[in-house]
Parts: sequence; structure tokens; C-alpha cells
Amino acid sequence: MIDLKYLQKNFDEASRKLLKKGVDTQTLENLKELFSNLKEANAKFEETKAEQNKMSKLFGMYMREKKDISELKVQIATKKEEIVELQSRAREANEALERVALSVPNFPDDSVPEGANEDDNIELKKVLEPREFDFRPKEHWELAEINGWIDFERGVKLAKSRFSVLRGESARLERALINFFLDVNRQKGFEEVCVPFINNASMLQGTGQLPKFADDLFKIDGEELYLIPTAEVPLTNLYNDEILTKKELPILLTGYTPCFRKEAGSAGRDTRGMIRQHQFDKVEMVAITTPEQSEEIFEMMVENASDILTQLGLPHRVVQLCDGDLGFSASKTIDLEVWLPGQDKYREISSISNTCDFQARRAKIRYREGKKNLLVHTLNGSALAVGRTLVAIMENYQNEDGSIDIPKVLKKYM
RNA sequence: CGGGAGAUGUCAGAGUGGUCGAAUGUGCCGGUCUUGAAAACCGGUGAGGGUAAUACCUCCGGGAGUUCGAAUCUCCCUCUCCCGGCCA
Repeated sequence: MIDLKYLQKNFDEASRKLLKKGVDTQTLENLKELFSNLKEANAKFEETKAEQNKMSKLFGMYMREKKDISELKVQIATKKEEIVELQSRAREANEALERVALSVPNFPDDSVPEGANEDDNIELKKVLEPREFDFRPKEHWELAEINGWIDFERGVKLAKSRFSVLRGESARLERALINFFLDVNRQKGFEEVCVPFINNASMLQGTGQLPKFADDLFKIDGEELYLIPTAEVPLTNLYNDEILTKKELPILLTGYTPCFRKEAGSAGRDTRGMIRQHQFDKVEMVAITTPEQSEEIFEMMVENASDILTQLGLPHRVVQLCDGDLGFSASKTIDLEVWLPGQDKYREISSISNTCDFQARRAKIRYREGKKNLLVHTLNGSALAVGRTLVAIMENYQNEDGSIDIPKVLKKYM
């Protein structure tokens, strides 16, 4: 959630920033008004409640002193009606505010370039030269068929479309990649954690998936529980509603989880192959930091994800997202795109974001600084998406006969 | 899934209708002492909102109710622990 006090005090600046994230001025005007409504409603309620509290104390005193309480009783009864009314008005004001506020995206960081969509993203650098092929490189699904690596049909049979089955070598490679990623992250100082793959609604709200993106989530029937769309949810919310000490920051976490996404709205995109599945494996990094630390940690996380790709010998490029392409919670995002020779293009394989205090405010994650409790910064990034790495290895390490070599660093994991 | 107990500040644990945001211990922060540390002693220390700062308001798992007044009484829900069943 954005800082509403900031919105109120710097409305023009705030609305200019959020325009880039597709929020119209109308919504922001509305939000500002709802916020001041709430403050007003609260003030009235509190004032009246204070009067009643005083009278109640008096009541007690009169009783003890055996004074006449009949008049006081009438006064209190009148006040009480007023309070009930004011309280429900304050509550409504709060609900009205939350309904809007929880669906307003984060401000882009000042350093983020302007742009309308992904076409305006900025390539910061390329790492490793794509290999020259003396034959037409195949796409991963052709290679999957030749090698018997991916059983798309049976995945669909077991669940539905956009599910698949890895068999034999590919299943082992998937497992090897997970272990490799976790080991690298651990060496960089991330604590490995193993978390529930199902989280409750409150946690999903904490990281920003709810209430706005409910349609993208698999919900457990009859429960307020959801399959996680990313390990970012459980890892970040590990500290939901907690107050940390400054000493324990930064907290660096890494974990492997499958991720579940409905992919509502992406019908027709990447229907072939396993680029876009309802279930995919990912190893995630999450950092909980002070505001001073977050930029440095952010760069470290980008560096780490890029390093993993380099160790695997996968050519990739580092892309800074423009403000128009930023996700809901992100203040700043850098994507890593891996080269897929079969598709003849770069495809996203990691996305690293600093949400600053946006998630911290929702999830109530704070740290103690002297006598004050301040919001932490939260960061997340993939290191890496496992299925897409598998695809990248298949396409980059293919031979003319369709066979696939295994990157050297993975040999000890196979 | 069946039976029993419980949910209070970092934790442990008092509090059973008013002056209780809450004893005490512990932890944490600061200080005295010490070459330094520990021990001992002294002081401070829940969260959110509000204010220039105070006032003031809300919060004792969550919700509804009784009452002038609820941590305390009633109802519902959730969760935890113990016993039994089932089970990796």
C-alpha cells in the first residue's frame, strides 16, 4: 500500500508518478477524499467517545458516593446512540478507503526510466555471446519430443492444459537445477528455507496479490487458502506483523517452491511448450532490509541471478523495466532475459524487484530504530525460474541430431 | 475426524466488572561498577491512530452481544496444546 499521508501532502507529484502505472487521476482524487473522510470520521468518533468515557468514570464515582445518577444515565444513553452512529460511519469510511487503497499500485522509483510498455524497457547490458549454429536450432518442444523429455499430453490428461510431465533425464535436470540454484544462493549468504505451498488470504494481501489479482490464483475450495503463485509470498510474509531489530537486517532468504498461476488473461500466449505453465518450479530470493540497505541488496540480487546464468553458460541480457511496465508492487524492477536460439529471441527468466515499503506497509513488517518502529524494505527476485532454465539449456546446448549436452556445473548434480 | 484444556506484552505468567494498557519474572535498551566482560544495582521499555508537543481514541486470538463501564460475563468463529482414531 502506498503512503496515504504522502499522497495527501504531495498530491500532484504522487498522481504524476502513479499515472505511469495506469492509475487515473479520478481514482487518486477519490482516494485522497476517502482518506480525509476517514480522518474526519475518526476524529468525531474519538471525541465523542472521550466524552462518554468521562461520564462513565463519573458514573462509577457517583455510585460509590451514593449520589443521584438518573440524570447522568440519560445523558450517557443519548451519547451512546451518537457513538454507535459515529463508529459505524468511521468503520465504513475505513472500509471504503481500503477497498480503493489496496488496489492502487506502488510508486515507481525516481531512478526508473519513463515509458509506456515493455518496448521502452532499457537494455543495460548483454552477458555472453549467443553461440553460432551451423544448423537451424530447434525449439525446445521439438527437442523435447526427440529426447522424450516432456510429456505434454499426459500432463494435460492428469490436470488440464498448461500442465506437463518431465520424464527421465529432464526430470533429473530439473532437480539438479533446483539444487544448484539453492547452493549458489546459500553461498551468497541467503538462508535456505522450506515453506508451505499454500498460504492464507491475509498473506496474499500482504505481498499484493490480493485483493486485485484474485483471478490469477488457484484457491482451495471452501477455504481462505491459495496455492502460492511465487515463493515471494511465503518468504516475505515469514515476517508478517513482526517488528525486527535493526541488528538482524538485512535478512536474506532463498527457497524452492512450485508456483501456481491461472494465467487468466494470457490465453493464446505461449500455448506451445513449457514457457507458460499453470505450475512451474522456481527458486526465489527474498530480502528484508532497512531503507538504506535496499538499493545495494537489490544490485547484489541482480548480480547473483546473472552470475548463475553465466555459470550455466547461458547468454542473457539485463533489462531495466520502464515505469509503464512495472508490476503492481514493484518500485523498481530488473529483468534477466535468457537467449533462446530456437525462438531466436531473449525471454524473461528472472525478475528482481524492490518494493521499498509497499509490501511492508501491507504486511506490517517493521524494524526498531531507537525508539521508533519503521517500515522495512522488501525485495524479491527469481534465481531462477527452473522450467525456463531447462528450456534455455535445451535450446542452447542442443546438437544437430537433437541431443542435448549438460552444462559442466550441473554434472555433479546429475 | 471424535473427546478435553487453553489463547494476555519478546517470552513465561498474574489479573475474573471501574483508577488495568495491564502485577511479577524474563528479554531488550541505557547507566553505575569493572582493565574488559559477567554478576550485582539503578533507570527505561507493547502496538496502531492522533497532536507542534500534550491531550485523546483503539487494541488483552477474531467477531457479535450484555452493561453507564468488559482482558474480566454470554454467544459464535479461528487457532494452539493434550488424549483417541487415521496417516507420510
